[in-house]
Amino acid sequence: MGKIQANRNQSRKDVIRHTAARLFRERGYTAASMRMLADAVGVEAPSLYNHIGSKAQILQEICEEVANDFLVQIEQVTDSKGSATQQMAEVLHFHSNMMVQQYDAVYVANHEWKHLPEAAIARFLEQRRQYEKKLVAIVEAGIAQQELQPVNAYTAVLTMLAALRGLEFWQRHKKQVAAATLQADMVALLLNGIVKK
Amino acid sequence: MGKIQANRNQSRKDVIRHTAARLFRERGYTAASMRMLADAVGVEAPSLYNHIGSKAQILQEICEEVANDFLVQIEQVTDSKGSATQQMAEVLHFHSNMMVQQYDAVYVANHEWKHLPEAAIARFLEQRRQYEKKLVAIVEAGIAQQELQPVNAYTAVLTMLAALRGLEFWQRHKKQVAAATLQADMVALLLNGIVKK
DNA sequence: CCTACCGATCGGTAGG
DNA sequence: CCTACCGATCGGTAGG
Repeated sequence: MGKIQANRNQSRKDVIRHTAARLFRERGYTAASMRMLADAVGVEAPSLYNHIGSKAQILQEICEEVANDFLVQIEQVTDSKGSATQQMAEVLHFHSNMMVQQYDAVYVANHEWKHLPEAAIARFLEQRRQYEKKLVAIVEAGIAQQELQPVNAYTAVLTMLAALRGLEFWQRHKKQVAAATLQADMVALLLNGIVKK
Repeated sequence: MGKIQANRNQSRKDVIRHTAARLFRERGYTAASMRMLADAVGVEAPSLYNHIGSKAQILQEICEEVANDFLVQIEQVTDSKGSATQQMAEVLHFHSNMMVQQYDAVYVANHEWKHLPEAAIARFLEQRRQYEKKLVAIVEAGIAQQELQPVNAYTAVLTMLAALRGLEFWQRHKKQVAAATLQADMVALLLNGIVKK
């Protein structure tokens, strides 16, 4: 019974977290109220607190998991020792996959981290800086090895990250372009813009 | 006296609007309270209502002005009858200028339009769609005239708009890259990625 | 998991 | 432009 109970609590908390991620994305963290969240989950507002610590803690867990997922994956790529072009393609691939598959959580981390408690903001931004640095290092290595055009590495990374973030809008264009097609086209466009021919 | 009074009211309202744009950007529309705005302007909260109609109206005016500015400027470009490449460079140029010079207002329009009243949301999104359509038309014309690579025009536009939006982060990297350099590099990167060589 | 409820804060008004 | 204040809603607790 202990184990079943633990599983039930786990799934209940998961439902709350996933529903919160969707609500935070749709309404924004501040405008999304715990009463809306309770409604969406199907309980009264106070009952949520049997599963979660606070509204702020939900946001924190979402942001921390997203930041961690991105860092773990880019470290796997840099450890792989492929060429710079291969590594960039791999990063663009898993990053765009995250945008599509973990849409709610990634969106919330990108847009609502400002509402984290101060200490958590510092940690989140530090993790993001580390991710950017690893990506810049890949681009710089590619330039040094003459695989990539001699562009400003920071600008290139900023442009790539911004374009990837643009996948947020793939939903608006779902009818015109399938997610997979948009993903592939965008990756190709970014690579063709920087890889030496 | 009437004229001076009108100017004073105008400048007072302008101060409120600019301060609100900055606050809405920093805190988000929902989390930015009228009391914070009053504090920043230097009056008590109720005094704001001698100059503005409501919190929602400030947001509406910001979003409408931004949307209108973008549409007016892209229409000037499409009326200019330059080549597709020239027109794209011009759009990228004024768009990135807006991102840098009207940072607060453009950021707020991009991030907080969801909090507009429903009718205003519909108008705002329709204006944004029109802007995108005009940009897609330029890219498609460029492809037809074999100036541009035969990419999916929607993807190319989405990628460009996303990259431009990435200029939001130029502030974070101010110390490493000057705004003008980042702007020029990003435009070059986007154009080199799509213009046939 | 619920009912009942609290202190804080919100956007905004009345009245001067 | 201010003081005084209102109804609504917020995140969260007590107690069962």
